[in-house]
Amino acid sequence: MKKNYDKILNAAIELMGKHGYHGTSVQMIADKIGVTKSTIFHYFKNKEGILFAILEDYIPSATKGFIQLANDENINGIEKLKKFIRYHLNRVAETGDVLNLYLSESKYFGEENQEVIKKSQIEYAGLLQIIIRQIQKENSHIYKNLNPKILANAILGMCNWAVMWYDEDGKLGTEGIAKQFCELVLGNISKNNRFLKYY
Amino acid sequence: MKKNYDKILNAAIELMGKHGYHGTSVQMIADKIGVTKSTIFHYFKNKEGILFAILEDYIPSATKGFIQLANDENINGIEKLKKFIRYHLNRVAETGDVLNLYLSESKYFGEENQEVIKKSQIEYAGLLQIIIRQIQKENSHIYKNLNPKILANAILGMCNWAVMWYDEDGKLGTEGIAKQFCELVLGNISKNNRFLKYY
Amino acid sequence: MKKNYDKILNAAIELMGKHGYHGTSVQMIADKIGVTKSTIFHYFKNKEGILFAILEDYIPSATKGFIQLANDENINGIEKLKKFIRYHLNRVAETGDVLNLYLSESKYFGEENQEVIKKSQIEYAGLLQIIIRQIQKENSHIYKNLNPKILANAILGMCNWAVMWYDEDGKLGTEGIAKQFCELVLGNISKNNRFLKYY
Amino acid sequence: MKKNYDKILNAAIELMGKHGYHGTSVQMIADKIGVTKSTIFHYFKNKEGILFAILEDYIPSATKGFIQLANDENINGIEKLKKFIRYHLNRVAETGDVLNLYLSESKYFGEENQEVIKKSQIEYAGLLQIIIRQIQKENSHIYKNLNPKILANAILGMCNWAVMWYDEDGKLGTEGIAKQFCELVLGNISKNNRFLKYY
DNA sequence: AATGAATGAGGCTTCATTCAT
DNA sequence: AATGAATGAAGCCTCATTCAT
Repeated sequence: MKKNYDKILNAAIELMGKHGYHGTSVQMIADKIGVTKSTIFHYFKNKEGILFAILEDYIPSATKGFIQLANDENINGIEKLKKFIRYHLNRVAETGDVLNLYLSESKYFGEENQEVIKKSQIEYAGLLQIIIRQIQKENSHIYKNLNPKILANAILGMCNWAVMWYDEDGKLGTEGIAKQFCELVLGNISKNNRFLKYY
Repeated sequence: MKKNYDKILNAAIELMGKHGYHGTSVQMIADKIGVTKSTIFHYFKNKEGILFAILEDYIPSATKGFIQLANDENINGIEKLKKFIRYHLNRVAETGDVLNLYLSESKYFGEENQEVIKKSQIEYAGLLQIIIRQIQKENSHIYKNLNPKILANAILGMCNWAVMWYDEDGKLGTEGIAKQFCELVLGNISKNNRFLKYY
Repeated sequence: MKKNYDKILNAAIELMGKHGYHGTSVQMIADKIGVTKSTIFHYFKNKEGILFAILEDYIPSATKGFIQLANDENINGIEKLKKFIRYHLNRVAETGDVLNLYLSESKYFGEENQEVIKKSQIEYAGLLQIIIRQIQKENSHIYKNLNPKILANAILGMCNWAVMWYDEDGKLGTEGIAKQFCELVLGNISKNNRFLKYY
Repeated sequence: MKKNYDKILNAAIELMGKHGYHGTSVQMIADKIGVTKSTIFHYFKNKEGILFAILEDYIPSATKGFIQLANDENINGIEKLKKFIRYHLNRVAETGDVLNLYLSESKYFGEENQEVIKKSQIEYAGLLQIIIRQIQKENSHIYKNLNPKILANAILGMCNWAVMWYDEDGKLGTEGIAKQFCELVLGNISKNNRFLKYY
């Protein structure tokens, strides 16, 4: 069931990922899966509806695991941040196309849909802020006097940006990149635990 | 002279900044400055040509000051990085619209123009890599074993991303944000040099 | 039984009355009564079929009472005309929506259906002509030398036109309007017969 | 100049007159005059814009002469009414197509345009009411106790309706029909002037 | 009796672009 | 330098309708 519905979404992800939202016509999607335009409008109210469905599907899958992590009481903040970076970078690598749509094309949405997207972005960033605050609480000298909101945005930007340059075939996998990112934002802290002894 | 030419560019920057490249029709630009579409095509071969002219104008202005900085032999790497972050964030704040176009809409360019954009991006990132290498050389323990290319991308991403959330009316100006960014990626280093003594 | 059939017709009357035939899609009708488009085509061959069914239902109900009136040998022509005007105006007020469809949208019908409508219109006007002729016979000076066909059309137009301006909430009900119409076309005749004495 | 503009309007009048607004596609208009659809949208914002332009052109031409008549102080009311009927019926005969559009298709207009149409209709009917009031003033027994508004609508309806049945090739021209209408609504009054002597 | 899937045809509209002036 | 006319191509979307279930 809903076989065509899914086909449409998949084709749209691929095409819009490659050519952008505006670079992808409904016709192109229809052609790609061998149906008529009409079929697409049978399932979706709009061209915008297609993209929105993609993102609606994508958002919770992005947030789900992360909510758990942010609220897990058995992990310290630093570990959480490291996990977050690894986790997020993996998503960037795996679902870069969708992320790209999520980030750059949702500005063309109508008000209502745009609201949904913005809320989800704020929620996501909020979870990262929680982690950063935890770090600040647990380690009196780390990120001292720094604004969690800005830090969260900084780290998110760093990771999201990978969409622009990450090369699947590059030497470093996401793990490698994640490690480097962690060291960048956590200093040598992450190498050994000597840090924790001092403070 | 070239009065209309400039008017067109300015209108295009504003409109495309607000509505995106595809959300801005040639007609809209014409209306904004009170000429006809035809006039626009008198000055530009293409709609693409308008955007390209904007970016062509923007790119060197971005790189210019930075080349000097990267090659200035009288400043140490850490200071250079700090300056770069301040400098770049300022640009983001001031010319966010154009930056946005530069980053997200150039994918619709034809091959030739796209090449130009990509080259400029690589050049820009390259300059940042030079700085990072200088830091590594000057401070044996900072960014040790870290890949300059990845670090450069990380820092660029961090800054560019501000386009998405920077609020002109927010409490922190770009200076404030820059400081926080610096502390994030340079640790306590930036406050004083005690950091180096401990580790 | 035929529950849905009737629901469809009623919904169609209301919607088409409000938005016109072309302004009403099959989907709208389906939505209004909570079924699918398919259900509608289960009951009707065509969209045109829906409208035609409405009119087919409406026409005889309009003519029925009137045939009797026209042929009633116990009433004089003037009284008949007065009754007709009252009767017809009432219909206009009560079933204005359908009348509107009947009058203005049947032009979109296929030939066959259009024929049916036209015939009914001619029949209806014919009945009114009979009444007018009776008046002429009974009162040598009224409508003297006037063409019954044209008079019938004039009176019909006067009444049908009310569809365009009749206001349910207006002060004058249909009775009041009918009286005024009668005086207009029957002069003082209708009040008493003094008229005939003078001229 | 504006040659195509006029061609479009003329073609639209003819086509919409025959097939109705909805039965006439922009393509049909374009084909009829041998231009492309684009050309039509070069001159008109909308399909609605075409019809509106037609009516906008038609309305004043309808009201113009009539305003003069209504306010002419040298003609008595009865003569004015007779002139109006003749004048209006002529218009119906000559510009039936446009009148039809004016009357039945303007309901599909957007709010703004609809407003314009309604106002013009009210203005037109208002002029007729003025005449009727003049008649009432000048002849104490004619149309006594009758509501000018309703009378005006009645007469207008009678005339407008002719659009539905008037046959260019019929025996009676508009003059003939007008005469009959006048006798219908003015009784024998119009035949000779004895009437005026008595009252 | 009722539905969901799928479609074909066509409709309106936008838009960048060309060309003669 | 600037414009108005005209267009071709394409885009999104609507809609009535068919068919298998």
